[in-house]
Amino acid sequence: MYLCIMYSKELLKGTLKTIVLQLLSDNGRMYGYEITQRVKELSEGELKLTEGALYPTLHKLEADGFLSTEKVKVGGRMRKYYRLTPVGRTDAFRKTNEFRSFTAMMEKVLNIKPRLT
Amino acid sequence: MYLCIMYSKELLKGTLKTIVLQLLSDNGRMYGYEITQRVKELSEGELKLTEGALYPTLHKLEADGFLSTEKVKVGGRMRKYYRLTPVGRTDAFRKTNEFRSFTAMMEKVLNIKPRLT
DNA sequence: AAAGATACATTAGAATCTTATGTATTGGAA
DNA sequence: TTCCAATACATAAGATTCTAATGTATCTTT
Repeated sequence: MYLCIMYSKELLKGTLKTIVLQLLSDNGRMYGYEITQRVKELSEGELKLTEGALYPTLHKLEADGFLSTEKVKVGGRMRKYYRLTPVGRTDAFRKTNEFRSFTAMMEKVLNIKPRLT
Repeated sequence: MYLCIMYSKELLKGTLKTIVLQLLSDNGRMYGYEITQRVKELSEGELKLTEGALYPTLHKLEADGFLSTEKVKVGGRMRKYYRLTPVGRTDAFRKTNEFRSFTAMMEKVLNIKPRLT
């Protein structure tokens, strides 16, 4: 899925769709390369998406009706912009909420206390 | 990996080893079936391990030197108890810490605020 | 006597990722 | 001016990790 500097890669499995959908929810429209850079930036260099994971995921989300695309030529290079469809927006919300519930459940199972930040 | 009632199964990928090691860290020794029941109990019914995921994982953790085993006959039924090796104990600690770091990183990427519980 | 719970295990197939490879343009440094 | 890094897309073989199905056997409850 991604190259991750500090963490066990195993833990990251299954989170890529959630990340992509939430980023698009926050930013309106983004293209693939931009997503890889934004993730690196937000995670402070800890998480680096690989293209081999990202592009197939974007294609699948589009095929499933969660994303719409728009090709734009910038300079001499093509960019393929992705944007949430209404269904995709609903799913972004759902997946992010599920992630919160998931961590809460894991805290119960792992017997670790929620942080007091 | 598991049957999970409420959450997207994708999110759970990669967490099974962490769960198993942490449970053994908390409980000394446990057998496979007991682990499935304890997880169901701790997660309040939200997470149910499947045998097809659990047993291969236990075998792999043993092969990797993280767990030692002990067979005990109780009634007419065999139980195979698992216990952390010193290396396994270190890894349990490491994996649980990594899980915390992982959720912290995901919160940054998903732009969600830590809870104030 | 049958069904559900306890207790182990394996396997085919699906999903998801890693690693490697490929194409092409732009911009900056040597 | 030439070459390398960055930008920007994409695919594909193989590995890993799970799900769902199946199998064996004992104990307990109805």
